[in-house]
Amino acid sequence: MKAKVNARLADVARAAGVSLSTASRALADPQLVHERTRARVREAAAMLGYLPHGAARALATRRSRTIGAVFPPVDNPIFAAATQALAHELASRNYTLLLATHEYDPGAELAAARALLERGVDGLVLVGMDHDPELYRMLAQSGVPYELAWSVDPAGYQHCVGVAHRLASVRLTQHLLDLGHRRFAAVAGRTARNDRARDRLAGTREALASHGLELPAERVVETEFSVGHGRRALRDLLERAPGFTAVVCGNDLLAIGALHECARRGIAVPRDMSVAGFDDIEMAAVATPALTTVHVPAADIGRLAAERMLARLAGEHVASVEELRVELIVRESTGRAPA
Amino acid sequence: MKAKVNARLADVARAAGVSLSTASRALADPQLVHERTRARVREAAAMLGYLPHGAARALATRRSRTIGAVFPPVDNPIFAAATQALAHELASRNYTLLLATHEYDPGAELAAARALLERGVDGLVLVGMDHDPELYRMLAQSGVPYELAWSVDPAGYQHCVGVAHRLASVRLTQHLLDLGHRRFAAVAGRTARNDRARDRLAGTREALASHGLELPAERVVETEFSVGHGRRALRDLLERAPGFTAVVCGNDLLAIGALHECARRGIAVPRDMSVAGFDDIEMAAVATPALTTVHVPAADIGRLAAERMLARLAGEHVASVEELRVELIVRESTGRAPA
DNA sequence: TGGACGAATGAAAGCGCTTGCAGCGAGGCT
DNA sequence: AGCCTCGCTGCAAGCGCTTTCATTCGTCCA
Repeated sequence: MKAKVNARLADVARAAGVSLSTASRALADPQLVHERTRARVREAAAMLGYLPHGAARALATRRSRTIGAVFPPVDNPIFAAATQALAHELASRNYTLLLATHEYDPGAELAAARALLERGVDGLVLVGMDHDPELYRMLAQSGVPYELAWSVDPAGYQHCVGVAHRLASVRLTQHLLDLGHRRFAAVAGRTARNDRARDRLAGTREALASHGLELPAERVVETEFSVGHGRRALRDLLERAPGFTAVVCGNDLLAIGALHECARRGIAVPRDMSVAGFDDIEMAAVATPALTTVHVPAADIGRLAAERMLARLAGEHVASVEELRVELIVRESTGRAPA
Repeated sequence: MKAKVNARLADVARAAGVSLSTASRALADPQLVHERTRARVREAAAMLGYLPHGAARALATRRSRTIGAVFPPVDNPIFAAATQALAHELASRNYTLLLATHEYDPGAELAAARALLERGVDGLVLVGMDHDPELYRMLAQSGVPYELAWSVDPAGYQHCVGVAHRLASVRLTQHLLDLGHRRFAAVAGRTARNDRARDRLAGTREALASHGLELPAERVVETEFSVGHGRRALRDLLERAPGFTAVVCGNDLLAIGALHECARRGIAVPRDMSVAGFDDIEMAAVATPALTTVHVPAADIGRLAAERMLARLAGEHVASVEELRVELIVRESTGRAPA
């Protein structure tokens, strides 16, 4: 099957017996041409199976109708949900999503962002605030608008749509304190290049501090966000520094892993141990026991990132920071501290 | 902050004191220019923070280094895993993923595919074999190579990378038959425009038929792929036509929902009821009880779709159909039929 | 009836890059 | 010494579209 070259606009114009410019206008800005002509052009286009050539259009208009997103691995359910919402919202406005992912590796993130910028995205969605300074430089120079999702900039300087992780974490930890827990452990995500993970851990520390408690180093592990890592982390904690009654996890995946490890060891949750997650992924509600967590509206974040971006591209004014409400979801995995 | 216009290749050329063509070659095909010149061009490009203009390049080369994927909602973990693998693999070869999703709606899929084609993707990845004939027409006319992921074309006509859903489903159902089950129910996905869902259900029917059994209409429900729908489906089945001892679910999300509904009703799994899923998502292993399912290597499918596509673009020969092994994973949610 | 105006169309100049072709020395060969 | 070859570079023609500006023609009003 030979790849026959696609019809160009010039072919459509010829078939319709009009000039190139008229054909272009007939398709792009219909009220500029006479209805009769417009119909002829439409017909010719349909007959030839004409598909506009996006690169040529982008070159001429300096718009690609394409938005880029540089995300952490989208097999994490929260990023999957956000990606889905983002793509869906963009598609409904006739924009398309250019997706790049990175494994929390700043070098890879920079490279991915550069690749998207080179592809001519009209806007860029990034996750969180921690980025390579070179990335910020590149963004500034390119002049491409960007949204930082998930976090909120306390300084209000960056365009963000996200939640207050630290505060939410304070509230969650407070819930455990209220239940009488005093000896805590934490299974955190990697905090190095991740402001969300850092803020969540900081929130826990802050809540504890306000009760004169602290999180000893041997009761904290930082690890990758996955069920398997959560399980392993809890095992390590239990071997290294047992005696805690509550585990605060960096997200629900880690918490579900922790739950599973408890089950394997016959530790009854929440009787012997309370476990808390973060994010409220779909599986949190059906875990056994159902997971106490903080609801983060991941899909809303994705949708709003798209909406805000498109509004900005349309020249509308958009508040630089949009903070979404989070909610403490108390289920069955947390309970009174054992006596 | 005024969006200063980015440096063009002409600016780089001027700064380096060479012609446009030399600058172009220095960056694209370094061995064509003298080392000294190349260094000057590189330096000038770096100094100006030059970012190539993808649309212009695409226009000139008829290549966008962009692959499109039209996926069902990527908040389904298997599509998330595949998307992740796909994006990752593409990025490693300096390609980028243009992602569009649709809610199992053929019209939306067609529109999404058209949008990607207009954006000039070099290749397209679709899911399954059931597509609007108009889509196939468009693909043929555009000459853009495409891969159908998840399914395998028995006719070997289409380029596919996937698994044999029907056979896997036969095997899974056989496992339940071996455990002595004779009264079955099925919570299937929507089969209308979904050959995978259809094949899975057909496989169950086939296995039953080989034992002279069948799946009465009132013991089958078709629904959306989600935990909530799985729960509701099982409830409906239980109310409409109780008495079955095994439920075969269209995927793990549905199965986990079914599991949850059983737990709520105090139906002991697997003592009173066996539940089987499909896909082997991460959560299947940590569900309570752990889910018996069929392992589908979703990430491999994504990765291979990318590899195959890039190989084809490079002119290499690629077997038209690549069938991946599936594996029956027996865990705790299936057991001997109650007496 | 003439002039002004507006609607509809066309001609042509880019958008920023790649690439075929040609030019130009320098060096090797006969 | 003359010719050819070869490595390097530059010129210029597109790639397929949008958009400005000019042109034409019909209409309306004075």
